[in-house]
Amino acid sequence: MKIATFNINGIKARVNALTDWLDEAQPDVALLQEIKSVDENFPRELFEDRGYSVETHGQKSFNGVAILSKLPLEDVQRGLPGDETDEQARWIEATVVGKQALRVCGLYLPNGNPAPGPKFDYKLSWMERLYHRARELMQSEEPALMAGDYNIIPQEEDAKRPEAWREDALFRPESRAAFRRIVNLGFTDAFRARVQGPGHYSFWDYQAGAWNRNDGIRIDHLLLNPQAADLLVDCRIDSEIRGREKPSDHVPVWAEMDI
DNA sequence: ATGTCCAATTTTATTGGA
Repeated sequence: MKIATFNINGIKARVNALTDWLDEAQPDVALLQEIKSVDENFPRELFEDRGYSVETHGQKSFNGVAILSKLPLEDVQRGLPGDETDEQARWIEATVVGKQALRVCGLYLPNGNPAPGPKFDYKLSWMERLYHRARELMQSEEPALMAGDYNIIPQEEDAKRPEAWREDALFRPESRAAFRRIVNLGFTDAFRARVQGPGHYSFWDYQAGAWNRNDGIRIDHLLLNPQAADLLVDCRIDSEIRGREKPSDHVPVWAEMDI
């Protein structure tokens, strides 16, 4: 099973880029972030015509997450538990039913800039809630993964110019420590389990020719609990599509799972 | 500090978010 995460930066603007990539990469499951659409306006037929089940958790203008799956989805949950007053659509999870069940969680973690400030506080409190959900997935002992745009640069090797991100909410010590606290529960960063070394990025800013200079950062991650990590076969970044027409500023990251 | 892009409203121009 091939499972991918992709921050598309707006479904309306990314219909062609997304369908082209789906047709080529043929993921069984795609976790999408920043659909920037309410559920009613999401062009679900485009994906249903390609054999995908579609589950969305959208909102007007910003954020929004979705799951596309060629296998049946069960027990869909929308919204990250822990704060009933949080109205930002950043979390969706479901069970993918294959020969073995896999719980998949799609997330769009808050950017957090400017830091310090209320947006940074929201990022850290959201990560505290994520920690609690992650602990439950660890205790379940069933294969589970959390994938999406974490808006976290884990290490210096995950940025072309780490010094430029030193004060940024994506790289500040508090952000990275909150990320490590979750990983340290026992999750595997699927990409780093398969590929080592610098120069591997999943986001390049639209500005200042970042793509042409390969001035990127790795902020889209798949975290696997131990039962899911047992099934990991490969993990790659489809960086090439960043150079196409009307690209998202992110590219897909996918894992092949023996399931 | 920003050379870009996206969505929505203030709508053929501006603003917020990233």
